[in-house]
Amino acid sequence: MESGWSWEQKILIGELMQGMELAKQLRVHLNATSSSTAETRDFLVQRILSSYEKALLVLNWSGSAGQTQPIGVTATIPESPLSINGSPTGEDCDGGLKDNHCLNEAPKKRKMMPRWTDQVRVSSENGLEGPHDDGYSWRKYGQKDILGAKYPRSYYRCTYRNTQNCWATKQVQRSDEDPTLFEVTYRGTHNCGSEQQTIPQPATPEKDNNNQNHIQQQSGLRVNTQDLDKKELASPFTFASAYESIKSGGSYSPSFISPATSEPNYYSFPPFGLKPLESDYSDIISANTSATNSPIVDLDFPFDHVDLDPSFPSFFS
DNA sequence: GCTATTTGACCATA
DNA sequence: TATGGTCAAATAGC
Repeated sequence: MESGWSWEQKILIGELMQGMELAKQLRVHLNATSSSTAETRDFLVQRILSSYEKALLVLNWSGSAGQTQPIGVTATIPESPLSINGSPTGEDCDGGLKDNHCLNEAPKKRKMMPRWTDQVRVSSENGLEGPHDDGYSWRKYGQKDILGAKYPRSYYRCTYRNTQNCWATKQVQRSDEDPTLFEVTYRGTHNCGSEQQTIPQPATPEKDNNNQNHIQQQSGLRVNTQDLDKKELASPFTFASAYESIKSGGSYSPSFISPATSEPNYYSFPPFGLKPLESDYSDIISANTSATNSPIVDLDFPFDHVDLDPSFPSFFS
């Protein structure tokens, strides 16, 4: 599996380089005395740790590459890079345990699903709470009290599950320690392209204070991710947002791009060896960077420094 | 009437 | 057997 290893190499290199760059930034921030950078420092530390953790996990996973079973991994990385390519054994059957066309795959379907977790911090200073809009249209189908968890876990599936056979799902769990922190676990990948269709739906916050999937960050809601490593891809949604922002004369602050390298990492970082499906990217990225005015730390840099690949639009079209 | 959410029940998994 | 995940009927909102 040569191409697979190539992806791993890219991920590894990217993660390690990013860790180094983040460390450099951290050093700069450590020299700063302003208390306003405390959050930034903390964020950088988290990202550095996340980058190296991911690199290690990639190494670990590469040892298992070629196997048909997903490795036993933590919840922060996808469980099965091997089943994500829209194959019939992948998300197409996820959740469809009772669907006839999926019964043959039923026993291992859940484990075969690619899965990864975002941690999204949302401050409620504007009276809004709940997780971000990740660019997709989700429909809540369940809520469950989880043992040992203070807050219930909410279950969402793609709105277009029936119409477009899109089996992507996500779970939203509010952190016990930090109620402003939401852990969003994604399963499966979108094949509905709904991120293009449903982005700015008005929020209905009164319906579900724990989980609002259509809160618009543009309205001033601050969203920081604690786990950007998995989102350091150029998602269609993100780039589209950035592009629109640039077009409108603004700048863009894509935290997923190393400011030192000034290179968009849209060539790499599929979630751990995942084929770079556009749905994967948007699923991951949009979890934190769907806003064009993302306030994430001090990684701002003019987006016009980024050489957008001329083929970029077709990248996700 | 249509669509989304809530919630109890059922099923799968460890 | 306990727990998590999903289903589907009931309900609410537009």
